[in-house]
Amino acid sequence: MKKKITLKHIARELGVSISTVSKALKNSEEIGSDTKEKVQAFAKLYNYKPNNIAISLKNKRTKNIGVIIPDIVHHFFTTVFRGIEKYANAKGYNVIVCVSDESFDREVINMELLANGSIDGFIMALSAGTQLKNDYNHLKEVTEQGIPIVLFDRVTEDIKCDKVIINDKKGAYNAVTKFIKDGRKRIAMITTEDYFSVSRERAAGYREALSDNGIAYNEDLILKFPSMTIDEKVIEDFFNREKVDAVLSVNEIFAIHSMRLVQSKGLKIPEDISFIGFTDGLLSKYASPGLTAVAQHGEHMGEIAAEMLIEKVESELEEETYTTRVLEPTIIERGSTVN
Amino acid sequence: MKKKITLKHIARELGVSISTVSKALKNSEEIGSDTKEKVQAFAKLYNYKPNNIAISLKNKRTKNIGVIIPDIVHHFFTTVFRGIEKYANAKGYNVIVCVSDESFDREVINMELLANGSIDGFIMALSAGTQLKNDYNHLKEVTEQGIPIVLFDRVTEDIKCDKVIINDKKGAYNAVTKFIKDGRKRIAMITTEDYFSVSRERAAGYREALSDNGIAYNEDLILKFPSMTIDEKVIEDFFNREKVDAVLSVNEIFAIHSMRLVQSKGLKIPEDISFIGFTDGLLSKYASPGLTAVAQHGEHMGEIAAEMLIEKVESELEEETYTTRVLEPTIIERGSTVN
DNA sequence: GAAGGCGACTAAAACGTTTTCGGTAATATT
DNA sequence: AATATTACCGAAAACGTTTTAGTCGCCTTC
Repeated sequence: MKKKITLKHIARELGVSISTVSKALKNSEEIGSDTKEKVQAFAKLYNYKPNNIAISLKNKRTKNIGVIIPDIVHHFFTTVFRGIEKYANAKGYNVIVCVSDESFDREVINMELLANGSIDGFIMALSAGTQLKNDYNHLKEVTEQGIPIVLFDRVTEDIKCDKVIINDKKGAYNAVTKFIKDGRKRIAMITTEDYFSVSRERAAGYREALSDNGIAYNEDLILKFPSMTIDEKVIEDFFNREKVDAVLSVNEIFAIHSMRLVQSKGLKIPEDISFIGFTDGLLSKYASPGLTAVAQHGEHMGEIAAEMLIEKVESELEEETYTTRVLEPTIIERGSTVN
Repeated sequence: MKKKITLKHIARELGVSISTVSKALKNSEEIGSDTKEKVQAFAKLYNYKPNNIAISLKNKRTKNIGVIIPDIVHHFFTTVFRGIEKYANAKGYNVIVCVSDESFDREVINMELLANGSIDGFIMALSAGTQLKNDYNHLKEVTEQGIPIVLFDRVTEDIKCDKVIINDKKGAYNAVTKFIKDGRKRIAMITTEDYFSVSRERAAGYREALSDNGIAYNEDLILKFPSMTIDEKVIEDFFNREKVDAVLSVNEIFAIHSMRLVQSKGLKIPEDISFIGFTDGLLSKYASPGLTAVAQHGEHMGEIAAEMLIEKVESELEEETYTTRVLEPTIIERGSTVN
C-alpha cells in the first residue's frame, strides 16, 4: 500500500523547502526553471495530488455543496438533483446529499452537521414537517453565519435567500383552462393540505382559471389528502359520490390511482373523463393512456439553483440582494386528454 | 453576520489556553470543574461547534462516504442510495454523490477528485462505459492507497474488494421456472448486451431454467438491446416475428414498452402472454396490469454496502479479507402473470 | 565602493483542531 | 523539612496546504 505523498515528502526527498515545492507545482515565476522541472517530474512520478481537506481548511472553502431534500426516491427531486450535480461538477464542486425524510428534526440535524465547515452553501427543498411546523430558525441561523442558501420548489417567504420555483399557479391555471376549452364542466382537483407552498399555489391557479371562465368554484370537487400517502377507499368514495369529467392532480401517484379506479368502473379516458397531473415523471409517460402532465423541468431547476448558489459563494462582496427565479411550466399532452 | 466561533476565540475571551478550552469541552478530567463550567457555558452561549474540516485534517478521517453511481434518475439506484444514506447518517457519516452518467471518463474523474482526502471510502456501481472498456485501474489505484471500496450490483471479478449483489441468476431462474409452471412454452427474454455483469447472470439463469425443464434454448427468442435506450421499431418487429407466451425483461422499461405493444395488438395479459420484469419499481407497481417483478431489495443492499464500508473504514487492522454478500431476489406477483 | 535591484529560495504563520508532554503550585506523605 | 503526589493548566507539535515576508548572494549602476 503506497501511502499518499505530501509536499513535505517531496521537499525532503529533493532537498528543498516545502514552499519551493508548492510554488514549483504552481509554476510560480519565483522558482528557477530547473528546480521547477525537477519538482514537477518528481510529483508526476509519484502521482502527487494536493490534499483537499488541507486546502479547504486553508481557504475556508470546501468546494462542496450541501443538498437537503425530503426524499431521494422521488422522480422530481432526482431530476433536480441531476441538474445540481451536473452544474456543480462542471464547476469543480462536489455535492453532499442529506435526506430529511420529510421530517423537521432530520432537516435540522442534517443542516447543523453540514454547516460546521463541510459545505460552502445549501440547496434545499423544505420538508413537509418543516412547512407544517412553519419554523425556519435553522435556516436563519445558517444564513446568519454567512452560509448562502438556495431554496427550490418548496420555499417560504420567511427566509431571505435566493429561490427557484416553477410558476405552479400558472401551471394549474393552464391545465384547467385546457380542460375548459375541451368542454369539461365538472373539474375536480386532487391535492394535499395547504401547508405545502406548491399545493396552495396550484389551488389558486385552479380557482382563478374557473373564475376567469365563469365556472363556480365547488368545494365538493376538491379531494384533499393530509399527506403524500394515499387511501384507496377515499378515492373510491370520492368518485362514487361526485360526477366529474376532468381531474387535475397535484402529483402523479394520485392521478394514476384515480385513473385506474375510474377505468375499473368502466369509464373511458379521455372520452368520459380527462386527467392532467403535475410532475412529468415516469408514471405519466408509461401509464395507459399516457398521462398529460404539467412538466416542472426539474433538471433545469437544479442547474439554476446550483448556478445561483455558486455565484453567491464565489462572489466576494456581501450584497444582500436575493432573487427568485420563476420557471414556466409546460403541458406535455398525452392520451389522458383530448387534443 | 456573526462569524463562526473557534476555540481560539473562546480561549482569548476567557483568558485561558486553547488546549484548556478543547479539553474542557470534552469534559476532560484534567480541567477544574469551575473552569469547565465557565468554558461550557460560554461555548453554549455562542453556539460553538467544532470545525469539521479541521478535525478531518487532524484525524485523517472525514466521516464522508463517496458514492458513485451511473445514474441518479433511476429507481433502483435511488433506493440503494436511500439505504446507504440512512445507514451512513445513523453512523455519523455524510454521503457525497457523484454521477458517472454511465461514462468511464466521468467515473475516473470523480474518483480521483474524491480520493484526495474528501472521503474515507467508496460505494459504487460500475458505469456501462467502464464495464465495456473492462478497465479497472482507477479502482486499483484507489484501493492501493488504502481507501476501501464496496461494489454493489454492477461488480467485477478484477477488483479485490467487498461486494454486495443480488443473485441475479437465481432471480431469472425463478422467474422462468414460474413461467414454465404456468404452462408457458415460448418464453422470450429482453435484455442488454452481455458486458453488464447483471445481464450475463440473468441470461445464465434463464438458460438454466429452460434446460432444467427440458425446454430447448432458442436464440430467436432473445431480444438484445445494445444500451438502455429503446427502439420501438425493434420491439414491434420482434413481436410480429416471434410467437411468445411469456417475456422476462431485464428491466421495467423494456417490459412496459412490450406490454403496451402487445396490448395494442389485441393480446390479453396475462391470458395470452405473461410478463415478468427485473427491478420492482414504480412502473411495475402502477402499470396495468401490474407487472410481476423480481425485486432487488435496493434499500437493503445499500444498507449492507454502507455497513461493510464503515466496518472496513473503522477497523484499525489491515486485514486483506474481502467478502461478497449475495442477496436473494424475490418475485412480487402482480397482474401480468397468472397465479 | 556603496546602494540598489534581482533571482532563487526559505522560514514561518495561518487555517482549527487534538494530544502529548511538561510545568507549577498546592497538598499529601514520610 | 524534604520529597512525592496531585490537580490544574499551557506550550507546542501535528495534520497539509498557501502565502507573506524575508534572506542571501550576485550583478548593476553611478
